[in-house]
Amino acid sequence: MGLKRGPWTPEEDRILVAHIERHGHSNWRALPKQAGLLRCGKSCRLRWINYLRPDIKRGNFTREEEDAIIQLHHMLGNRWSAIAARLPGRTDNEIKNVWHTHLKKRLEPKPATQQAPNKRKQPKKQQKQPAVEIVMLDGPATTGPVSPEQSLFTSTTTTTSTDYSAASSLENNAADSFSSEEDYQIEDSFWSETLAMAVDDSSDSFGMEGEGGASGAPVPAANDDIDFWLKLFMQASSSDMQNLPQI
DNA sequence: AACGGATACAACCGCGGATGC
DNA sequence: TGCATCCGCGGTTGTATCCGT
Repeated sequence: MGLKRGPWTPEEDRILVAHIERHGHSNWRALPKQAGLLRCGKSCRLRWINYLRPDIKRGNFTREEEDAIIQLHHMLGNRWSAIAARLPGRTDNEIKNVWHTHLKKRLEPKPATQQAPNKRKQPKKQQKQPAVEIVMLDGPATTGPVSPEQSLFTSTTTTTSTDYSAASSLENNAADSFSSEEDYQIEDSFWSETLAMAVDDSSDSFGMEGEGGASGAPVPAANDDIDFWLKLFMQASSSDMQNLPQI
């Protein structure tokens, strides 16, 4: 089809950003043709959403964000877009990558033999920056303002950590008191007690006959309502989460 | 210095749902 | 109702880079 694939060039980034600033992205399929890009609409959409959007938060994840991902993944499973919706500035792709490269390993049980030390002591490289600096003419029109709900998990975030060394330092310090995977384990009683709280709440009427989430916990069968899980998590935060180590 | 394994992350692929005709 | 098209999501792959030997 004559379409280009592979890594995006700075020039392509510039063209895409300029076009979206001017015309928006109402039709991804037609966009590359209109913009004069030899890319498919899907590729343009992915590039914009995961890398070029002005409200993307670059830099490595803070400890708070990682903890939020762990909790949300526990509740939502591999629904990366739903998790990303709760972490403003983070994309589903980014969260997915972090999960597979960092967090999943952290939660995996230790083998009987002594775990091999992490060979890599320093981050592999500095975070790449977008090839073009994006200054939207009229604000982040594509995603809108961050709702209070969305900002839930970053309300306590103290660093934005574009400075890798500072973030690494923060992580190392936190890891000193929060390093073992046992710290992240949620006891079995967590779900029974937490779900009991949710059911007791007379204002809700969620069905609870789901067939189990990522950890075997029940999930809403039909509604699958994110708000349910948010509420559940908030309730849990005020009770069982107190048992988790303080950061 | 060269090599190979490990790691991180951008990008692609395929599928399913939503929508319009 | 059936079909075509588009979009978004999650899984997977490709590749650059780092690190130890």
